[in-house]
Amino acid sequence: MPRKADPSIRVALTETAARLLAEEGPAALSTRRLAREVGTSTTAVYTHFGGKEDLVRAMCVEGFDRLARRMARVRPTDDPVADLAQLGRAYRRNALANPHLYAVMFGGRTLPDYAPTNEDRAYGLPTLAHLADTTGRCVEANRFRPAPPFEIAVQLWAAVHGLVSLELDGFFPVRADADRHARRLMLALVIGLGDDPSQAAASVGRAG
Amino acid sequence: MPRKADPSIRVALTETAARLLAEEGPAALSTRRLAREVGTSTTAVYTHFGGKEDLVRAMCVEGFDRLARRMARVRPTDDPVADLAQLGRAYRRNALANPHLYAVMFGGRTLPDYAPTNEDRAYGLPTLAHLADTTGRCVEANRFRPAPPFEIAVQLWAAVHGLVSLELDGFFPVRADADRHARRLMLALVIGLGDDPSQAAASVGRAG
DNA sequence: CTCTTTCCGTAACGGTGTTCTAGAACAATT
DNA sequence: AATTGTTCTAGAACACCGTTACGGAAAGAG
Repeated sequence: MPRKADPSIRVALTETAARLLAEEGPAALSTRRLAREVGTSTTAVYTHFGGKEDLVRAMCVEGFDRLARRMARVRPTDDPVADLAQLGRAYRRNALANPHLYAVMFGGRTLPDYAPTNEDRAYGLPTLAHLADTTGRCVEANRFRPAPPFEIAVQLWAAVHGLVSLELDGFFPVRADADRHARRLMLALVIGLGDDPSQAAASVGRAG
Repeated sequence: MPRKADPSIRVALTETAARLLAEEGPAALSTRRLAREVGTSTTAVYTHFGGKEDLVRAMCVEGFDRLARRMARVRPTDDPVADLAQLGRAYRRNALANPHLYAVMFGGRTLPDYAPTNEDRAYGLPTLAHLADTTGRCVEANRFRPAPPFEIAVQLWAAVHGLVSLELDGFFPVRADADRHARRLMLALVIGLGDDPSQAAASVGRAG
């Protein structure tokens, strides 16, 4: 006998929340502002989500989806190290295209003490698995020294994440500098993971 | 003829702010709570700082000071790559010892839309210069391929920062895993930067 | 049609950062 | 020593925040 919740309101909330975040930053994402923008009341946020925390959680999911979509677009070639470099570029491009979303995913912004749940982290895991597939191919092709692919993937992820985080924090205001840093970091890593320097340079390519 | 501001209040504010941040996290750092704790009124925050934003800025300075002190404690030896590994360890240990401070410095927590000023970034620069000194010694000793020392320092900083950030976000709940990731990342990087693998392994050592 | 259950708009509560307004405290001058 | 001038500070107020209690409205089940 219950009354079903209008699902259109939920999608309106999430879409508007993502827009507010993208256009005006984390400070603009308040329950009141969001409700006003959608044309409903703050109570709707509590029926469709559990509260602001779960709304932010939904934003994280949105962010991971966009990241996954972008990384899925790089198709495997017969040069796994080049694929790795492409994945790194896709990761960075996604972060630069959705900076506020990325900040919510990792920076813990928008909520003073927000920590991702194990569930949230598990949601981002497929993306890391995609990365691990590629590092595994690097090992199989004898481009990388033998090592657990997932471990290598974590190292690459951490490094690129660090560079992107600093870039989003404004530490590399000149885009060309950031590009160069990204390229050299990736290059040093793949060489350090075992790749032949000349082959590595060719695979990593020129862009950031 | 003015009335001098009591400097004891300012240090009480900063010290109490740092304590609140360390003990209860960013949510506890409010002007009212801080004033109550110090035994003054919220107005004091506005005379001794410009507002909450500048208070947070002071917390960043405190965080960079602690980082600089910890990194200054590693003394140069005749193995610059080992020194580099020690600096990385010091960086990580400082972050793990002052997680909330580190989050304020880089995570942009405690203020929904807080971005470090160029001035703030300049404040952290000496620390990076210390790192660049060491990378320069690595190049001079022919342990690293020739490259601008500052550029190499940025790459190392970004990588370690990324790993530490993920660790603070709870992505490596098992400490031993995080230690291993840190060690392998550092190892892969110094090898990729040009070091001989066997020498690198000896210099990087075992701990994270 | 009735009933029951759920959603949602209004209003409230306690909290936040900030600003205004007085008064108090201090340094310099007379 | 008294006065002046400036600055600090306490308290109240403002606008906003996340959240919750309370009704009325809406919709499915019988």
